[in-house]
Amino acid sequence: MSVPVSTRDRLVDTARAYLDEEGIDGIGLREIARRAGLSHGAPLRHFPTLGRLLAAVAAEGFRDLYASVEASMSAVDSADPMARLDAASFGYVRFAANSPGVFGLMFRSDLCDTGDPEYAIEGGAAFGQLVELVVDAQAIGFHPDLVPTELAGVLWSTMHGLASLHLHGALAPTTGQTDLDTLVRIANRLAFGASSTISKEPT
Amino acid sequence: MSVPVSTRDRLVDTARAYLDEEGIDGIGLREIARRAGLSHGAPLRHFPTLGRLLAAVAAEGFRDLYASVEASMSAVDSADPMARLDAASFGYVRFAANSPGVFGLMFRSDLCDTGDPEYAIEGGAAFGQLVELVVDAQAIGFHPDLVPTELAGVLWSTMHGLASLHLHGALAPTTGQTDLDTLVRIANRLAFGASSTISKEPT
DNA sequence: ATTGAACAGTTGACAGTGTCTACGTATTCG
DNA sequence: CGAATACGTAGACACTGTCAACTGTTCAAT
Repeated sequence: MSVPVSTRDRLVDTARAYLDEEGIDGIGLREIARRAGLSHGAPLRHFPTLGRLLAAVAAEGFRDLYASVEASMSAVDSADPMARLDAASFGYVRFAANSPGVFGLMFRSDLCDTGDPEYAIEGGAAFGQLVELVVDAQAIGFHPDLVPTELAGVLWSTMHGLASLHLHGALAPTTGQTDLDTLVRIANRLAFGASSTISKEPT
Repeated sequence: MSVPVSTRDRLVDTARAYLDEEGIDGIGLREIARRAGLSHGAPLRHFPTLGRLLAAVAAEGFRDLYASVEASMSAVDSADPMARLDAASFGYVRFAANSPGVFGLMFRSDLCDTGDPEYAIEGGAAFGQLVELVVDAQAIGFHPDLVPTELAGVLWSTMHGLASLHLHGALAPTTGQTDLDTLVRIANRLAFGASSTISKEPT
């Protein structure tokens, strides 16, 4: 937000920009330093290791994911839990589709240092957002007998699998030219018979 | 299967053994060569690149995945498509849980050279196995209006997401001590109201 | 005002990587 | 029998993450 960001923040932004432009493949400490106009050892003055730098990027990714889901839900009736759950699904996969680099990074425990507290906190917050939605849905009769976190885990898995396989390219060739939104609609119809009013293009 | 395997096969086996023992993290050309008792350049006589070697390992992984699903299905009534679909789900996630290294590798396009024909063929075969199951299910009234490959893609995504997030460790802390089978049961109940006779430990 | 410690950045080294090339050997085939 | 081809080795190259030493700057305390 602010203009004269610290070097630390600029490193995170640079890494994120790299992910958006080039994908996750060639990312590295020296490459980030190069793009930030610093010497190859400079990042280590702000992060003890590459893994921690990437964990910071991933944590920011979780915040953006949270925001993407929130934005998607703001388009539907806030008093309708099922509509919100449906909208949240689109927010999730759209974040993944729009930011494949960071999304891919967020679940790469070999790259991110998952011991980073910020990483754990932001990841937990994103999941917490979903659990709240699930609790609201259960309150109006959606599988009220299930453990909320377990039900949330299953719904999360579906969207996560859809996003992951789509980015992997596994879905496109096998299911033809099917776009991701269609698959999300099908998934939600299976899970809770959603009619999916969402089909236009926010966030 | 045969005893005096070729060096090429031994390299694949060595790589696979490494994945099973050490996970995906430290794998590399030189490490594989070391474990196989060869010089660091030897693998390149059989594979043009590390990516191709790993693609061969992944292709074998797809064959094993196929077999795991087949084995799981052999325990239920072969004339009941929904029971077979239910069983197939367990075969999928159990393969992932039992072989986290290869499973992780199979969907890492930055490591596997996805241009390898064998990789594409075996991956396609595994998906084809699922599509057949879906077609059978649709024939007895399970969402017969949907495109088979799309429905299959969604069902696949759910199990893939479950397996991926479980291996990532994202499911364990958030959903407490819930084991993977429980989540699969919940997922299948959402998708097709399965009663899941499967709960014991095959494959 | 001066000292001294903390900070931030550079630079060079180290061990490790994937890949390439040149070299040797051995087997096989014309 | 000679030659070609396959296989394995060894060295080099460019690259990586990380560490240690060095330089300059800032800033608080004496």
